[in-house]
Amino acid sequence: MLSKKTKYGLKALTFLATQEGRVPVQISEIAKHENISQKFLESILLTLRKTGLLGSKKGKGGGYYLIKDPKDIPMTTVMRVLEGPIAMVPCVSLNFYEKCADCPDEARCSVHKLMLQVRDSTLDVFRNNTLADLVP
Amino acid sequence: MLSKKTKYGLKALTFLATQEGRVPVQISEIAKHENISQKFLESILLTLRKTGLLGSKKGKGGGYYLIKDPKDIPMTTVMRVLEGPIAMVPCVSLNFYEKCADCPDEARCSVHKLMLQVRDSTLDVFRNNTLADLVP
DNA sequence: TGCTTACTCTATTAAATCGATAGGGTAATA
DNA sequence: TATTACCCTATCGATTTAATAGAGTAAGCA
Repeated sequence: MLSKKTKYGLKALTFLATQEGRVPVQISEIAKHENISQKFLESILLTLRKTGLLGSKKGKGGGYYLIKDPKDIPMTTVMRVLEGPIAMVPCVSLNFYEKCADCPDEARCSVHKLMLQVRDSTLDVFRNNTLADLVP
Repeated sequence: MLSKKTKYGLKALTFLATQEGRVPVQISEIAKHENISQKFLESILLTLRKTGLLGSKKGKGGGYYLIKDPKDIPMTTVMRVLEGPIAMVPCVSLNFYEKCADCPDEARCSVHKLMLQVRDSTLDVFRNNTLADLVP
C-alpha cells in the first residue's frame, strides 16, 4: 500500500510543477489546494528539500519551489525518497539490498524469483515517468 | 513491502508443488523445511484452504495438499488471497476499488495516473506466472 | 531596530498492523 | 478408542503510520 506520505508528496510536487517559474509557494497554499494536513505536509516537504528536490525561501513571500525542471526529475528518485525501496522484498532491492535471514539459497527461492520480475516491471514504469508526465 | 504472511504462503505453496501427487504434508514438515514459525504458518494454510487453493486431511497421515495442478494456479489469485489488493492505491484497484476521500477528480490525479501504470505492469507479471513457474 | 511571516525542528500520541505465541477444541483415522 | 494433526480464538509486544502541538529561527520590510 502506498503511504500517505508518498501520496501527499507526489501531489505537492505535481502542484509545484504546475506553477510558473520558480516562485515559492507557501505550505498553507499547497495543503489547502491538495486537501492535506498542513503540519504533516510540512515534514514531507522538509525531507524533499533535504534530498535536493525542493528549495525553500524563508520570511515573507517565502515557500517551497522546484529546483530542477519537472522533466528532469525521474519518478525513481521521487519514489525512493518518499516511499523507500521500490522492491517488495529487500533481497531483490537495488538500492536497499539485504539478505533474507531465513532463506538459505536466493537463486532457488520462489519468492525471490517472482519479486525480481515485479521489481523490474515497476522500475520500468518509474524510469519512464518524470514529474512532468504527472502534470495533468 | 511484502508481508511475511505472503512470503511464507508462497514458500509453502511452492514446497507443496514439488511434492509428488496429492500426498498430504504435515504443517510441521513444511514449517521446518522453510524455516517458518509453525503456528503462524498454520493460520496461513488455513486461509489458503478456505479460499480453495489447498485441501486438508485430518488425523494420522493428514496434512495439506494442493487441490489443483500448479500450472493452473495463477499468481494473481495467490497474491490477492495472501497480500490483498495488487494495486498500491484503492482508487486503481480492480478487485478492491475505493474512491479516495480527499481526491476530487480521479482523472486528473497525478497519483492515480502513475499508480495505474504500476498496477498494470505488476498485474502483467502475476498473470504470466503460475505456481508451476515458481518451482525451482 | 523591531515586527511579522513562514519555514525548521523535536516530541508526543493515537490508531493500526504485523508477526508471533499460547492453549484448548474437534474431527478423522488406525 | 486413543492418537494425531488440523482448527479456532485470544492475546501481546513491537513497529509503523498519520497526525498534532509547540517552540525555535531566519528572512524580509517598515
